[in-house]
Amino acid sequence: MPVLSPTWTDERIELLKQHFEAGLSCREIAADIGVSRNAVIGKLSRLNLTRSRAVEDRRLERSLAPPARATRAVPRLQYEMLATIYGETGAPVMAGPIDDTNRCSLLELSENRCRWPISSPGEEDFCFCGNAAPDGQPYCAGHSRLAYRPNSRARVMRG
DNA sequence: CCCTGATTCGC
DNA sequence: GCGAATCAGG
Repeated sequence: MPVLSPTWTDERIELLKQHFEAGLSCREIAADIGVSRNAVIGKLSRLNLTRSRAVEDRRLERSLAPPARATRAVPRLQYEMLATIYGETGAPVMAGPIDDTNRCSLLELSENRCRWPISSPGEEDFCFCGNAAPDGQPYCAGHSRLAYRPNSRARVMRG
């Protein structure tokens, strides 16, 4: 990977459009791509992808949809998870209390097994964590910590 | 004050 | 073209 930041490559623009069409907020898009929020907005404007000036509408939709879940953990984005796992220097930490003795294949996955991927798809050793996943959670306790951020201002989205 | 997206304008 | 600063709305 180059040291310099190539700003807006075709791939980043694709991600931008994809996330935009997916309905993600500019903040989320920016976090996932790894640029500032203004950079995303600026680029969207240059691409004529702005949703006019209907910011209010989107905010209202989210505000009017608070079904239960007082404190909710929001899923981490790929960019953030990778940053958490590999750290700033690129050193693979993964020092969490995660057992690697229950790994299983895709076919062996079940509703109560951790779906955290081990290695990469297509690789010979590609498999899943396979640890016990409480509730209907997709991950075990250790990997949930990586996949979710208990943080966030999910409280009630204020008013 | 926090958030959001949109526009402006110097680079 | 880029994006921080700024603006505007909630």
